[in-house]
Amino acid sequence: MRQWTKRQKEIIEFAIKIIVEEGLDNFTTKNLALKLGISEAALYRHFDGKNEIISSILEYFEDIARDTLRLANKFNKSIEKLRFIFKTRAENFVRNPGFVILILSEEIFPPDPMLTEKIKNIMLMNKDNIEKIIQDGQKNGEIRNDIDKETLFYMVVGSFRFMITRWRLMNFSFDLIQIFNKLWEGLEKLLKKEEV
Amino acid sequence: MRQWTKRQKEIIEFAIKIIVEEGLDNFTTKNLALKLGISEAALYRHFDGKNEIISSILEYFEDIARDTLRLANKFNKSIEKLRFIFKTRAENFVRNPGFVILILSEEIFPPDPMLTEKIKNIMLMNKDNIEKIIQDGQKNGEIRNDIDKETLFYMVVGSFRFMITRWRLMNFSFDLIQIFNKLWEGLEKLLKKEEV
Amino acid sequence: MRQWTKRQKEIIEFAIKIIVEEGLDNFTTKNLALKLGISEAALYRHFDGKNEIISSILEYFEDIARDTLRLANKFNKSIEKLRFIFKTRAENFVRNPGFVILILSEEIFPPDPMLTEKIKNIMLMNKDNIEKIIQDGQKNGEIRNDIDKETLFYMVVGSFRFMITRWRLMNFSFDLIQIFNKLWEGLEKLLKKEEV
Amino acid sequence: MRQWTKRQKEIIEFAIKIIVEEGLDNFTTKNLALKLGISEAALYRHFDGKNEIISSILEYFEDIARDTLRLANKFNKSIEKLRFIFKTRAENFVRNPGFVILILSEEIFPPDPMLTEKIKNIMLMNKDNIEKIIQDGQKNGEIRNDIDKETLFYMVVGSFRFMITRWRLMNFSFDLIQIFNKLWEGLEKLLKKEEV
DNA sequence: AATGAATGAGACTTCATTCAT
DNA sequence: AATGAATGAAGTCTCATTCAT
Repeated sequence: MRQWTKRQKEIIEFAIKIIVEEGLDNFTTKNLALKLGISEAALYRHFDGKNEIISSILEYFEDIARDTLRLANKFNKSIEKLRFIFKTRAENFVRNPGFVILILSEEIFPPDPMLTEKIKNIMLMNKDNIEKIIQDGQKNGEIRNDIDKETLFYMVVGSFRFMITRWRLMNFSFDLIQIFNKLWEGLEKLLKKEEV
Repeated sequence: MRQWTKRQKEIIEFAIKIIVEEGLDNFTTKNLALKLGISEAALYRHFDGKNEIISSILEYFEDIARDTLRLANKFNKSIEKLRFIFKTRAENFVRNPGFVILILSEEIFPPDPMLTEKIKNIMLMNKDNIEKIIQDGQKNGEIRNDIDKETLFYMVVGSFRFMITRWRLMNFSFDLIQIFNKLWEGLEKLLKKEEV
Repeated sequence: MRQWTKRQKEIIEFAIKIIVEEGLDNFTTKNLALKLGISEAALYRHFDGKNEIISSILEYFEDIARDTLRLANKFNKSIEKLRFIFKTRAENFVRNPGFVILILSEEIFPPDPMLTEKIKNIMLMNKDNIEKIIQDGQKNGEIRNDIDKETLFYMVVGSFRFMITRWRLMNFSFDLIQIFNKLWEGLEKLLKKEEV
Repeated sequence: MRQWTKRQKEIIEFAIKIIVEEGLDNFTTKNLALKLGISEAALYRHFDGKNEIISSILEYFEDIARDTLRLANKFNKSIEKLRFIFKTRAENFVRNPGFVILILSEEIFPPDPMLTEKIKNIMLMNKDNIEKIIQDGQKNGEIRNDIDKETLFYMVVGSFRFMITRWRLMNFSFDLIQIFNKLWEGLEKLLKKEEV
């Protein structure tokens, strides 16, 4: 896990803020420097260039996402693991809406090879972990077996992402946690093996 | 439904092609003109500006989406309506991958008020129609009642969108129809009232 | 005196209208064609190009200005000639504010040799005639002798032009004729030989 | 009074030079940058845009004009005040022909609200001050009373402006000071109360 | 650690004009 | 007499980045 200097953290923070609040179009070196109260040139003291800033944003969120996945292991039941992961994420979103970048990243970032690689890695890490948990649940009878793990992955992650997307589109105006709880209730009904 | 001249259709087509294949960053008037084999100035004979081209792309897809929603009414059962809508869309995607723009549009387009308005309208049209179908299904006992219609909407549309997103990220390399069929099977299981 | 076709007259009229109402910046072939309800290409059926239109505007006003100067000769007294000339012009302005172009022309038109030549000619014609009238008046004792004719020319024409300029700047909002009458009263006091 | 950096002053100077010598049509960012020996982009480090440069030109001249008006107060007699103002201006014009911009500004600058506002302010400042001086002169019997102050303003300022306009049209070829002296002699005769 | 000054590349757009029909 | 389609040249402006200080 990379260590950031104080200034670097500051830059990353404001970069996220701009992307989330003003859109990628307004994420320019000029605007970033302005918000930070420093010169554009100064940015290059701390990062090689703009894409390195984006890359760092991804790493920053990747770390958090990885932590969440790791922490999930303290739970025994698969469904509880999943609930922890998505609940934690929803809470992260509320605490720091900048987190939405993680979801948008695939779509909005410039086609730089380094970035693309990093994004694919994050997605893969996520997919692997979630699917593994689902698979375990299916094996031990916790999770329904009549839908394969990849489809369930699409359904769970897809609905979660879509909820987040809409939340952002509505300018973070609705109570995300409340909507999440309803969504998760539904998702549990979907996942659980029907008891006989 | 707006009528396009031959040239306008051509421009829209190539614009979509560029956005999908090369990303929004490469969707420049210069590139577009180059691909069309005309001068940049010529573009302005056919459209007021770049955003008007984007707007037209949206209208173009909106028309198709609306048609699909309308055609779905020939089915009696709610679930069949939904299956028709999403199946048709999946087929549209295969036939014309440019369709993904409809899904990306919320995130990638420049923050022009006219565009934002149009995008929100399309999303709303979609949400209204789908939720209405779900609601009808719930009323007549076809669709489960223990998850509210909005949550089901998130789940169905979210998984579908996520599947498309991944398909694009993988450069359209997997068989979308096959994956869709699996997904839809799962979604039907989710939606249907469990028979006693 | 050149003869204009009906269409040419129409084009000249609208050109003047645009220049006066919307400024030279908005006097484009596109805008002109739009206002006329014809295509840009059609303009080139009637005029060689934009500068030929401007040139024609100048000729159009030159004809009127020349007429006024000629008609002034029916008066015997120099001061009456002058009064007629400027009064007629003021009335022309009120009737057709497009006339202001004649005053602006030196400053605003593009540096085309043909245009510059034409403008200088109009100005010269005016200067020659007015100064001649002043000179005659000085000879026959009507007009004061202690200020040379060129200086008087500056004073009379300069004040008149300045009045027009301000009238336009105020969007033709004040009563030009009324202000003119006051101005002319003052100018007559300036011009007239003080009676002993 | 705004302070300019060295570069800003340089830019303003060259901008004036171009407008006066080559006309507004040739006052392009490209041409300006070329003359300065810097890139177009560099201009935008020093000014927000082209109109901000124009605006600065106006401010620059406004300061000078205001100074002249202020300095005029050291004279006791109204006519001496006026003579000082116009003589100083004539001298300014000779020293820096770019000054003509102040006179042309109403007509030639693009219809930007900020610019229009600034121009109107300058004109108003001028009118208010000159008319005030004329009024004072009328009150204390120095200046004739039988022509109202506004008409006298038209006459004095109008002739002066017209002289300048012609001077420019003749490419600054005649001796402005000499012509001005003759003009002023005439204007004094106009203004002064005839002694009995 | 930071900055002021600069820049090449390229963005979108408008202009007057031409030409085949 | 008119038009639809096109265009080269030029316009203003923004971008990420570099470099001397």
